[in-house]
Order: sequence, then structure tokens, then C-alpha cells
Amino acid sequence: MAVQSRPETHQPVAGSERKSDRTRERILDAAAEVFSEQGYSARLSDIADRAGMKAGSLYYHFDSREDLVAEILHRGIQRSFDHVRDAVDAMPADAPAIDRLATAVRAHTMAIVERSAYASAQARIVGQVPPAIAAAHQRDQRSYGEYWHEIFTAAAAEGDVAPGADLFVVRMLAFGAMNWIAEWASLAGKRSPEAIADQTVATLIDGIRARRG
Amino acid sequence: MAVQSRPETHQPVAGSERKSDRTRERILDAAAEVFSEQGYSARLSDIADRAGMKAGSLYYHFDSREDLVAEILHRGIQRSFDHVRDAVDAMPADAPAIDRLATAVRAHTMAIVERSAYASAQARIVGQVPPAIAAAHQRDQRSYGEYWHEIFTAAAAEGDVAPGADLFVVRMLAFGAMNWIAEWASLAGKRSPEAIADQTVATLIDGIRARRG
DNA sequence: GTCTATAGTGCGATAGAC
DNA sequence: GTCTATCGCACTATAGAC
Repeated sequence: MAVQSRPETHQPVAGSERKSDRTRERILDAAAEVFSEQGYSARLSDIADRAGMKAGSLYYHFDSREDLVAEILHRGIQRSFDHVRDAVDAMPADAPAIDRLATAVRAHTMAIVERSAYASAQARIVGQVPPAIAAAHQRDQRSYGEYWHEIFTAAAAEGDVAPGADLFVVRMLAFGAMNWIAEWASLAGKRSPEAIADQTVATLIDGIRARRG
Repeated sequence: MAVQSRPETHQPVAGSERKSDRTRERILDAAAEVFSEQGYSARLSDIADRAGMKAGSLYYHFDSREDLVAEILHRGIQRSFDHVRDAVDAMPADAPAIDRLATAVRAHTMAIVERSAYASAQARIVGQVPPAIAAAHQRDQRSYGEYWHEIFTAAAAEGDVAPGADLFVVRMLAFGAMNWIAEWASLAGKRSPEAIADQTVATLIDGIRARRG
């Protein structure tokens, strides 16, 4: 489970981390919140405010705004990945792949809507970052995409995916539907995260049309 | 059919438009292309280049970058609206609402993928514009959203929507899936616009899961 | 390690010649 | 109507005091 990611930790060193790095964590947490609320155009001064410091002080902990953004993206996809993988791994080993897919959709949606400001921020700004940052983020996106692709192909092999489906396009449609939630979730009124996740699973897996028989 | 929008025309005056406004149209066309390719962060100099002029010259035709963006958003949603409404209106009057919905999904997707740089630009940047522009865009979004909402409620009333569905959430999921295509369509390889639209209709209306019986 | 102050920069916007 | 030239601003990034 999630061997390549250790939430909140950069150093693979076990045990107590440096106290000076606590501040770095505080900044990252603040940045994740601000980016998830304001999108990529958020200013460093907004992030510094949220972290309880001045904008110039951020540069003791990060070399540039781009480095900070890159780390947010990395953590965001890792949070989603970890949450999805944990949920899928908790299923019975012989669960049908289409059920694993439904679980993955629910977990990814929950990560965005409720669990993680990093996941929400990643979903919201991944389409807005400049090419250099996007290129550096491709490794993470590819490994996460491959994880999803394997579930899709397994479900198709088990005969549970609509025949003739273009699995790449379907996956992109699903990510679009889920990631866009980061844009409108704040104005979804009284709807609970669970209700949104339930509806997302129902719509993507079984479609808008009523199933009969 | 599309009474409130006259593509390419601002003045409701009939007949020949001023020659001086041709340039304004050229700038808008250029801006739609540039925004659809680069997102909201595109520079005015990029737009001016595409239109064959210098950045400063744009200000003879527009008061500000925000005004230009607002017009792109307005035209983008109108192009989608017109295209969707024309396609739906071309159906038999007694067509089931769920079929009208499928037609609307196909038309909106085609507008983004192939028909209109304005529609593509609107889909791509609508989530990135600053609050002031977003607020001005809400009228357009609301009327387009209401059009869709009516189709959804009609389909539900006819018993063709999955029971218990939250139609607002479903609509937002559909828009997320469709609008996100503007981000990845350029790297979809050899897939035709029609193939992408077909898959979008199939996935949203009937879901990822194979239908049996 | 955080502050204040400021340098550097890129871009939107304006002025005036042509 | 479009150009060149430049202003002004906002924000990133740096320097040095504390």
C-alpha cells in the first residue's frame, strides 16, 4: 500500500523529522488550501498570509513559486492515488474489476471533495500550469493513469465494459467529470460529499439513462 | 432558433456591417484560437500576433483584456447553445427527452472539439477567469444551464433517467466531462471528432458498464 | 528563520506620431 | 487604424537587518 509515497514526509529517513521542516509543511498545507480555493492564479502573498508569514519568507523554504506548485501537484496526485489504492486494496481479492472501478471513482471523488486539499488543488490547477511544470508532472500522471488503465482493461476483459469502448477516451471523460467537481463543489449547497460521490459513481458507471430489467 | 445570438455580429442592424468592424472580428477569432490552445494565461501579444498586428493596437478595438475575454466567453457559450439547439430542434417533435439529451451531448461535444474555437476557448478558460468576469458570465451560463435542465427534467419525467438522480450534480458531471475534452483533445492522436463525440454520448448516457438484456 | 525594503520583470494599458 | 515608445502596476525574487 502506497510504497512510493509517504504523506507529509520528503526525507525517507525514519523517525523524527527536523523541526525546521514543520514550517515547510505548514506552507504546503496553506498553499494546497489557497490553490484549491482560488486556482493557479493565487498569489504567493495569499499563501504566506494563510501560513502566518510574509511572502519573502517563503523563499527560505522554496527556491521559486514553480517549485512550490510542483510539490503541490505531486502531493495532490499522491493523495488521490493513495486513497484510491487503499480503497481498492480493501476489497475482496476476487471482486470484479468493474466493482474496483466503481470503488476507485468513489475514492478519487472523495479525495477531491473532502479528504485532501492537495487532491482538490491538483485537480483544479493541473490544467493551468505552465508547460515546464506540466512536463515535470507527467511522470506522476502517467503512473496514476496506468493504474486506472489496468482496472479499465481488466473490467473490459471480464466483459463488464460496454463493448467497443475507447478506454482512453472513457478514462479522460471520467477524470474530467471528477476533477471538475473541484470547481463547483463549493457552491453545491447542502449536498454531502458522500452524496456527490454516490452520484458520480452512479453516473459514470451506469449512465444517466435508467436501467431496465 | 437562436434568436438571441447572431454569430459574428454585435450590431442588430441588418445588412452590411462597417468595414472597420472586420478587424474586430479578426481579433476575436484570433483570441478564441489562442485561448483554446493556451488557456487563460495567453498574452495579448500572442493574440495580436495571430491577428497580424501589434499588442497596443488591440486597444483601438477593446477597452481592456477583460472586455476581450468576456466577449470570448459570451460567444463561446452562444456557439455551443446555438449548435445544441439547432441539433435538438432538428429532431422529430415527439422524440423522447432522453434522445434529445443524447443529441445535446453530441452537439456540445462537437462544438468544443471541432466546430468552434469560441466554444473550445469558453470550455477551457471558464474555470480560470477572475471573479469579475465570471460574475458577468453568469447570465449566459444560467440560461444555457436552464436549457439543459429542462431536457433533464423532461427525461426524468418520462421515466428515462435513473431514479433518484440529483439532476444538478449529473449536469455538472456531464459538463465537466465534456469541457475537459478541450484540454486533452489535442493529444488524442488520430481519433476523429465524431469518434470522441460518440464515446462521450455513450459514456454519459449509458455509462461505462455493459448493458445486458 | 522571519522580517523590511527593494530590485527585477513581464505585461496591461496609454500617448502621440504617422 | 496601427505603429512605436513608454508608463505603471503587480508580483516574483533577492539582500541584508534583526
